[in-house]
Amino acid sequence: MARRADHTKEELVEMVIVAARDIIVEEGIDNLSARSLSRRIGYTPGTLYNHFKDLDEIVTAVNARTIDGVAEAFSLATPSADPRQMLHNYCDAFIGFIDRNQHLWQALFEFRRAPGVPVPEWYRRSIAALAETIAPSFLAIRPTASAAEAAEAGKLVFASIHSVSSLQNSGRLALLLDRDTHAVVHELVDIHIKAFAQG
Amino acid sequence: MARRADHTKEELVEMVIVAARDIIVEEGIDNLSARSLSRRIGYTPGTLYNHFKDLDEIVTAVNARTIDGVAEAFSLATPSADPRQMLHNYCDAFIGFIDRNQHLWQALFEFRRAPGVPVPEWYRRSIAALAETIAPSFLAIRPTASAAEAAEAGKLVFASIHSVSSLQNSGRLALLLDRDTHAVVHELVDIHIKAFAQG
DNA sequence: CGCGGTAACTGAACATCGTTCAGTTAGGAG
DNA sequence: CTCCTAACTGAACGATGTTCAGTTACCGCG
Repeated sequence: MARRADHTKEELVEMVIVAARDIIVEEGIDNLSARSLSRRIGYTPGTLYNHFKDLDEIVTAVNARTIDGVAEAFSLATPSADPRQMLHNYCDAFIGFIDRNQHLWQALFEFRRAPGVPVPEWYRRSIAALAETIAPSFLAIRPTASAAEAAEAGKLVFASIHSVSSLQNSGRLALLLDRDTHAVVHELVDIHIKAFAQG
Repeated sequence: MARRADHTKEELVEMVIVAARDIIVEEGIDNLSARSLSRRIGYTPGTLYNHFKDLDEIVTAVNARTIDGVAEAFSLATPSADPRQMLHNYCDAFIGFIDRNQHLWQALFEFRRAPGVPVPEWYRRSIAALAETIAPSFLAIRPTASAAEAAEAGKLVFASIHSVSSLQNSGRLALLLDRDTHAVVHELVDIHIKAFAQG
């Protein structure tokens, strides 16, 4: 059978991405395979390669939506007039998202793409945008700082939190710290606030 | 042929670990397989399972030696009477080791062991020992701090540096920061020093 | 010295994996 | 109505980790 009337090309692409996301959410990325994925949407593995270059491309599409989810979580962070409190609220939104979407987060940051394949540019920009969201709070803490300094502080604290979270997610945080992850992350935020306030 | 006179059990186990390490160093952990490993030592894949439970156990043995290497690098850090300078020296020793042993470091911290398999206890202790090496420097910076506070600060800065380094190693640091890794890491150390000095 | 016994090793097999591609079929165009 | 071509299938390829029945060479014992 060919060109099954079941779905258009666009529908099929969407189905693949949704099914891949579902598998990652339910069973983790280790259980995502060309066969499990195609089985779930009622096609055969070969069909996937008709619409995507390879599995990497499919995972990347899922990751794009995960980044959007993080951005949404940031935008839903509890507002506060106190910039220090606001940073902690962003932090809560961030680790809350990671807690709620552990498998997706793992797919986003532990997925090993083939060596030599560069990270897509939109990927970089999306993540940079996240880090920049929190920059204004740093600027409010020390208004004499330059915008660039605040942006760097935002990226650094973002990187720190991300790192601790993925250590936690991969079960390796316990290698270093036996405390509650939330406490550790908020302490990290405090450290960055203290250091930045000092200038 | 059975019980080849070529090597004793101990020799063979050692050969396996050394060969696995060599493959990881030369080609990265992605190119370590039961077949490539056994081929390199002149045996067949089945033999590996006579001496090791699975490949995880072999990689874990390699990782143990990598941790020893980090400890040695720490012990060779340039001494300094100034605790702040000393922390930066530890930092140099650390990132120097990572630079010189990228593939081994990747194997140590990006290796995904099977779900449910706990991290060996000696693994934890070795890494904790590393973090504790730098704790005295923090205590020297603020002598009124408790030993526990200094130990926590040591672990936190260790975790931060490790995280940035492995982001870098996996090619993902560029997602967040476009500066030189060494500069970023030393800035992180400064941030932790500043915050800790303040109390 | 010779004869088991057993530890060590082999090599084929199994179930996976990502990916490719010749072959088939169904839908739209002429 | 017929043909063309896009879409899909399903078998195949070369990998992977792991298992295990079968074979062999050594060691201890008589």
